[in-house]
Amino acid sequence: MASESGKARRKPRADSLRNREKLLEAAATVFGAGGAQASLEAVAREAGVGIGTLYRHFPTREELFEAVYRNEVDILYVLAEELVREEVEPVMALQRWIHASVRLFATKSGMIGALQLATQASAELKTYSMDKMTGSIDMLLDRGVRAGALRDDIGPEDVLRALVGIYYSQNQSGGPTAALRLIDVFVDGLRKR
Amino acid sequence: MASESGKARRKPRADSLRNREKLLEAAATVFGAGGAQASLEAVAREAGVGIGTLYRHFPTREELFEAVYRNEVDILYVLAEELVREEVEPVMALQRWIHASVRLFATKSGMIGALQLATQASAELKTYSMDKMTGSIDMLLDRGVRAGALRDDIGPEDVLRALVGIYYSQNQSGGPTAALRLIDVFVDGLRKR
DNA sequence: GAATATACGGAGGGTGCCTCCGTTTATCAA
DNA sequence: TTGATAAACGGAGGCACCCTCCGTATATTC
Repeated sequence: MASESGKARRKPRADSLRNREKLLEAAATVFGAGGAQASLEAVAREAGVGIGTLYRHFPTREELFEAVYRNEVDILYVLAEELVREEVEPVMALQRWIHASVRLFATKSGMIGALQLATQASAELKTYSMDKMTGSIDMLLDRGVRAGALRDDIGPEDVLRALVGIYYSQNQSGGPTAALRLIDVFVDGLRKR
Repeated sequence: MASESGKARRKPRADSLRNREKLLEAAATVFGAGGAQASLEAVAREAGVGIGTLYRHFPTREELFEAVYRNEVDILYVLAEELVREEVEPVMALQRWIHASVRLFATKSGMIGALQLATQASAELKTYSMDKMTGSIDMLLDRGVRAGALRDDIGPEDVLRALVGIYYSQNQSGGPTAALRLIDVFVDGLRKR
């Protein structure tokens, strides 16, 4: 099979890939700290690349947002895979994953507004993140059920819904610790009696 | 009684008052067209004053928003007084006032986001606008009731609530004309049978 | 008709946006 | 290896905006 439609071309340059990565990381940091309207030049500085490079990779602010968001979601997916591969005890694995996801999004609270805009803008992005998130949860949940540690009448969508609820509650009152405590209660409720 | 607390001072300069007025008007136009993050320099230009003058009158963007909002509310109040003074037929007066208020806020749709921020920021502003709006409506409603043209079991707060509902519906679908049609239906429902 | 408190305007220094293009570099083929 | 060259880099540059500061102008007051 051809590598791609049309003429097979050079493979992408390594530095380009590296810079893209650096930019995503920097953007997560900067937007997390400074909110969604933080300076793109600050992102480029943080990444240690020129502003031109940032614009070549992400022509608009929105595209950068989107990419960051996708990246976060991917990170969570990879984390789920790791937890499974390393055979962490199922309930603890689930708990850890949920903690990580709450923390990840909470840290970057400044991005939430932008994310909502982004997800409204692109249905594709919405389903992408939905799939990745439920996929991650499913992986962990399934393992717990098969091990007899978790109840089998709760689907990944349910867990995700609960998660989202906790994101929001967190934004309002009590701070991150309160949310994490709620998580623990919730996860405990998922145990098989 | 003393004119103000402490030492009685000069009366405010006429040019200052004029400029303040010009700025409010310009801000309403510019924010209405360009959204809440429109340039303050554009506002100053539109008003035909220096940028320094704008900042002297409204040290922050938020203060300008607030003032514009207060101004709009005041305008509606004055309109209500006029309609009463000019002895416009009660039901028509009410209808006209509501139309004007919908149009006023609809035109400045870009400001809505900012307004929500502003009203959340200051409880005082919220009660101020509440009072002025219900006051205006009360004036018109009362007249209609006394003339036997309007039912007497609907309070100004109810009308305001309906109004807000229509603001929102308008933002979503159908555009301003749809909203105005709903208004007519609503006002018609207020007639005494 | 001064005196003076007030207000005005806009230059100036800083930041951010985005584009453009000369320079550098990774990849590929010989 | 070693060019050749497609691809990517970086940052200067032009423009807009933010906000402050202060010399100049003017409305009030006596």
